[in-house]
Amino acid sequence: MLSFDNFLQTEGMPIYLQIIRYIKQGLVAGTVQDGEELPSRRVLSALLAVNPNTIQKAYRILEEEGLVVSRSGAKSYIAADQTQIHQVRSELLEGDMRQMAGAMKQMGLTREAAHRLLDQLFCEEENT
Amino acid sequence: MLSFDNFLQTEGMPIYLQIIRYIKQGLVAGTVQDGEELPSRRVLSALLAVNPNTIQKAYRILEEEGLVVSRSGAKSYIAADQTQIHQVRSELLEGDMRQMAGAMKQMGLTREAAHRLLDQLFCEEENT
Amino acid sequence: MLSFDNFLQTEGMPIYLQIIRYIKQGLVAGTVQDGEELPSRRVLSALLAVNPNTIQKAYRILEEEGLVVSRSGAKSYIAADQTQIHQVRSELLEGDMRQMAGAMKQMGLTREAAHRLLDQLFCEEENT
Amino acid sequence: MLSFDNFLQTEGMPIYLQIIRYIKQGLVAGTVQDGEELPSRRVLSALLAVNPNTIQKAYRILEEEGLVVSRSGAKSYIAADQTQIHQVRSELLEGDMRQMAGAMKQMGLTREAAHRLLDQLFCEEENT
DNA sequence: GTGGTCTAGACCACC
DNA sequence: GTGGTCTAGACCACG
Repeated sequence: MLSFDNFLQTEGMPIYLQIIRYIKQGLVAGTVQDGEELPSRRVLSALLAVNPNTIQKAYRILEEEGLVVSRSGAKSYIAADQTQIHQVRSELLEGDMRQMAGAMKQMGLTREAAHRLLDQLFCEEENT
Repeated sequence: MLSFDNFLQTEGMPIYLQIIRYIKQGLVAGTVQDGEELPSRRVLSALLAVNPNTIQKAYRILEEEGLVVSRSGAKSYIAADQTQIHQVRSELLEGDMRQMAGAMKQMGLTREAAHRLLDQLFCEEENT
Repeated sequence: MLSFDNFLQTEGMPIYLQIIRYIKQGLVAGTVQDGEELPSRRVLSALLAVNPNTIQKAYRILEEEGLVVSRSGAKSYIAADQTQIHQVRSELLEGDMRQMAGAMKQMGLTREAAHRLLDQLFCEEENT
Repeated sequence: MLSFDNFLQTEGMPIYLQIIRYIKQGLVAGTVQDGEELPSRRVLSALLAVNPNTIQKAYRILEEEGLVVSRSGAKSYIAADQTQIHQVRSELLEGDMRQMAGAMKQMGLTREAAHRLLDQLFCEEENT
């Protein structure tokens, strides 16, 4: 089941893109499985304190990308095979890590310092 | 001098925020010093292939944050003391870095895998 | 209701300022009342053949002056009490009117000629 | 001789247009005659506390409109025959009075009130 | 050349 | 539908 517990808005990024991204991250992590039902627009809208239209937009785009199907009524289901998931994984990791590494390098961190920072960030989260 | 060589646009995030972040990273890295002049609106806009107005917006916000001074007709300069730089450093580490680490964890990436990826990206860049 | 029928652009003066002035004139005239809704950005932009953003700017400034209230997703409304209206009236008479009179005098127009011209223009409009 | 004593900036209108306008008003009023020398860019720039480039721009446009000629060195002279002056007069009066009448009408002033206001404005100026 | 502003068009989030 | 924002391009005033 896809929980939106530690969903956190990224500054500046459109909300619907953040939702798409969050769901994709769940796919990659295996937190959400093929065929699983997505939270209804109404529920998710309440959960994230976001307008239903915005949820709808995210779902629609995911559907256009072939990762989600909408069936009878307003229910949406994950429809992603392993190939797609792998592709999404590359896409996300490529983006995130590259950005992170770029930021670290640009801030003048050595590789060692970068590793230390990474460790620190991972541990911090574990204690949360 | 602040070079924008390895500036890469991130999808979704407003360009002016990315520019602000890039300059802040340079400040933290010490790549750009207090009193140094910033590239002019036109030069930087040509370099990044964005509208001069977008650069203007980034510089204006940095000025409002007290990190840059601009005078009409004259150039724009960095004006940030050590206290401000330290504050910016915290802001960046607290914000961006933590967020990326969170995303990676949410994707189920182990710490070891993250380290491997980081190494890979650092080496990749070194060969460029 | 505020009609923009006889709105005519003045060369050189920024459009958004002209719109602001027009609305203020309506306030002074009592053509538009407190609590009344303003035409939406799109409607007015189509009516005046200008960009919606220009309307937006005018409305935003009026809001900053406390004469209009806007809420995202909802309409914009006039919010001006009598004190504010009186103040606007003074502002308009002191500013625009005096300025035009000054320009006419500077052109060497006698008071009589000015009166004749004024009459002429009032009649002209009446026949339209 | 064209004096810039009661030159007053109109809000929002570009400075170079205001200068053009002021000179045209002088032409219409007869304050400045055909063949008369315009103040040098430097002098006028100091007088109006405006950048010489801006004066230059105004003079250049007046020259393009055929109302001014630049001769040997930086000196500029009025070169406007009666036909041209008459045309400028119409242009200015049309604009100003129409705008003033429009504003008055839009503020709901009756013709009588408009005349009273006009009188008042003319008298006020006389006492200044 | 510099920075500042006005207008334009597209997109976002909300009702 | 509504208002809010981001990007774009042209113009203004200044050095």
